[in-house]
Amino acid sequence: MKELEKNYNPSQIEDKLYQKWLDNKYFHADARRGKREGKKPFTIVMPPPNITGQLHMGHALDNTMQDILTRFKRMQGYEALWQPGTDHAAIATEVKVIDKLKSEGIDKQDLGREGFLEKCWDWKKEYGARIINQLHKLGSSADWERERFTMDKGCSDAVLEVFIKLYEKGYIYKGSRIINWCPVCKTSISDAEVEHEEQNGFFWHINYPIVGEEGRYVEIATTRPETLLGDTAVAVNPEDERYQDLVGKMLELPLTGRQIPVVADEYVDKEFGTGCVKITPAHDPNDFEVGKRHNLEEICIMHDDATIDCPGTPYDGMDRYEARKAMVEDLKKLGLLVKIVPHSHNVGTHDRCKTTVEPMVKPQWFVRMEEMAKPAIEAIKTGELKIVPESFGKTYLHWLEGIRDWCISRQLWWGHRIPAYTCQDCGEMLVAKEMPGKCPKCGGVHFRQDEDTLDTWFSSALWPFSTLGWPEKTEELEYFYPTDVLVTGYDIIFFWVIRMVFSGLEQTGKCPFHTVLIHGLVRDSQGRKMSKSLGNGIDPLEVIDKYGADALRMTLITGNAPGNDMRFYWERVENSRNFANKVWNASRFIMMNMEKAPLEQMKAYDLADGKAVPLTMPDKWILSKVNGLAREMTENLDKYELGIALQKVYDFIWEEFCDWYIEMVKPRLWNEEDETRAAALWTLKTVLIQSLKLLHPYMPFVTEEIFCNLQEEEESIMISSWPEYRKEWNFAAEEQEVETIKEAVRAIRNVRTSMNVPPSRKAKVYVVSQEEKILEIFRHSKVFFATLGFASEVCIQSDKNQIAEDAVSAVISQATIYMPFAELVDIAKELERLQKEKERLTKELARVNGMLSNERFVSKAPEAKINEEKAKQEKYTQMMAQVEERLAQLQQKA
RNA sequence: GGAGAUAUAGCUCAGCUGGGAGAGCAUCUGCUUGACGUGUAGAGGGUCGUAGGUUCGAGUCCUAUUGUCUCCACCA
Repeated sequence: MKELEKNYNPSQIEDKLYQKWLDNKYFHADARRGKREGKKPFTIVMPPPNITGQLHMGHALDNTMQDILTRFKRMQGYEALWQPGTDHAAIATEVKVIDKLKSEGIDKQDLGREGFLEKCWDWKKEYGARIINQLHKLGSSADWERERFTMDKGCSDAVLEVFIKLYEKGYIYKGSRIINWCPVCKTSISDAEVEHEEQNGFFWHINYPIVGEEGRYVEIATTRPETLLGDTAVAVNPEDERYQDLVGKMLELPLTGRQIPVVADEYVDKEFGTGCVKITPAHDPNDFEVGKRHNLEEICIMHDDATIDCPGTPYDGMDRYEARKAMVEDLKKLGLLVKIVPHSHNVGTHDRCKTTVEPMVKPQWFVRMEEMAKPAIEAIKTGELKIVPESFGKTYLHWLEGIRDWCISRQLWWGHRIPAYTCQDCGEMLVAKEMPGKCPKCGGVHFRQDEDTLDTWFSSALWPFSTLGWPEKTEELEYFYPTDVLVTGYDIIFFWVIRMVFSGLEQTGKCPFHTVLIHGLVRDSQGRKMSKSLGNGIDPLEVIDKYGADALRMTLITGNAPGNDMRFYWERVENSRNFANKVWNASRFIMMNMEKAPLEQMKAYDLADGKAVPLTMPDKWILSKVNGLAREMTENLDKYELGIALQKVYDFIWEEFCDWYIEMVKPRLWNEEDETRAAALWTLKTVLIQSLKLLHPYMPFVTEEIFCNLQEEEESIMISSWPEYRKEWNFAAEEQEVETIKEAVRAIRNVRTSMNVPPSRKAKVYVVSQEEKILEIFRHSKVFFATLGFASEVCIQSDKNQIAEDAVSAVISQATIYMPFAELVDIAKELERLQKEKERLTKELARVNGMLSNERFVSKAPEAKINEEKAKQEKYTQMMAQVEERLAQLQQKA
């Protein structure tokens, strides 16, 4: 046993231990081994971080939670698999690579598809590894041997398989529909990727002249005047009396010379704006629907980069906002601009680049959602899928019930290319795993593959089973699937969780996990989102560097309930670091004392396993406490209450174990003659080991380091067994007795503090009680009062013989404690203190008496509660009598 | 426009199925006791947003109301 450093120094230890775990393959889960040994599987799939990403606080929280659950289950004897990997992050990566190329003066188009993809793979190689290394720093016990990538062979095969199955089932189709277009990324994006943002804009009121009725106009209001170029109608509500006569008439569309009809459509709100709506089917989702109903032409007026595409007009080639300005000017000149009204409205922006999305009609691939959404809705309703906290189930349902078809094609190169091939001879389209040899329709042999790739989330939706080998029937899939818990932030429910659920149900017939554990965002100390633009992000690696991974992990978990956001404070990291140091020092203390321990005796105790060990009252008490703690922590971890479980082990170690038990035990350790010394050492070591194990999932490094220095039987705490509740360690009576001792000690300390007695001044302590049982407890406990209560001597008696009249006193349940402080005593002060105590007791008694004399309470409350109150009544009555007696005595003297 | 969350000590937050209000930090006062000052012993500080209701009993359940936050939504 080596002596530990005075302070815990994580940086020297963490990398070394992590390497040891890797070398010993402790993180590796094996289906065969699990089956052979009859173990139950426990599986978590890691939300794959983007290969563009750097570890941020969100990852740190997410992965800490997963690591805690995995380590807990592994110790419990499950074959625990934490399946890791990375995501190709189509748009994000493509943008990054393009930027990088630009800085080198290279254009994406010049490279060509193949060349560009090569650059993307280079990126993946470099940066995919970076984030994984950063996850190592956190202590993540994922099975890195199984690390996967959404574009590796297996995952790509799964994508192909699913695409083809869904296409054949009619769930995937290609169609020309209105989609969200990002003019910067130059790709379509799904509804989920559009963020709505309230912006201050204007309503431009414009007159459209009515054909054949000189001087008569229809006034429309628009927030996007430039789309006027694509108008193919103006709509009014069929019920609107104001415009009854207009329906069917033609209007002259300003600036274009085109004529467009007035149509009647329910979609128009009479109350809003002027009641007349310009209809631009190619550039507005509502107008698109209106256009379909009235058979209107769809005129696309924009290029992919959102510049105007209207050859022959002065606006051709202008940016959309430039064109807007120019057109408004021109309308003004024509006298057709009625007014401009400030108006705030929602603008859709691309969540990646924040560019204002342009709705466009384009041929795209879609997944039909109606049928697939149903089982996913059922899963949550029947409880097959649980979301923690439950309230997020509503968010989930609400979204699924209003779901629209999912646009899955992207005009990108980095991603899974859509497996659709068009015959160059007859135009027949085939969906197949590879390029077809011959066209079944015309016999042609020239095919061209669809240029588009799939939405990133199409492949991540398959993650829980594609990583386990699906569609092959692998042993892993059979054993580890469905997985158990999915841990993620609420911001990703729509993108990922829901899509995994319906994909899993559709492809495997099983919900991919039974529980979704949701966490919130880690915000800065002012409650703001951490973001690059604000520059308020805190780098987890910096925290690890300064305070250690354990401290970071603990900080992220303490006081955090599922689904709630939290704020990051450096002070809290400090507190976590202090706790690690506390555990370290408690261990250091124990190990220092064990060096001088009678080894044979300790070994004998170890064999007896606590059954026949001559333990003293406090030994039994702390053993009983740690036993109860094991049960409570297991319960809370099973409920995913990670924060509560951590709070419990923290309180136990710091307060019960360090501040009370260790202090109580010191006199026994210092006295080498003490026959209970070995029992104390055995208890210290045993309880420490139990505590370390319970703490290990949270603070893997410091617990491992101590564990390995403390004992020689086991090589690692992470593969040791999780403490289970044991009946033979339940000592209810001793727990009660120590509570009495603690009450007495606190009373003594209180009195001393209020009298400003320095610890150096020891005092004689008298304990007086009429209860033989109480006296007996104190007789066994004299030794504690020397250290805990600064006692020079403890006298236990059933009367007040020999006690100075002016001794200071404190009343506890069923006993009074006296300390003769002679010259220090101030009777007036003493009276004041007792008076205060009397007031407190009076209040308590009034409450208890009130309850017990309430006939309705007595008749309706559960018996246990009534008995509890009766016991309190007795206790307080008895204490009151003592206080009053003491008061009378002192008043007489004063 | 819908939906959800939240309101508890100066600050940040816990408080599970209703049974005498908790933690960390901050503040104040002690302590060079042989693990730890990254420590230790104590103290002060809360009408648990407001108003009703259910109950023997409500921070906890219900209703309304106010404030804050978030998500969803095609009002041009």
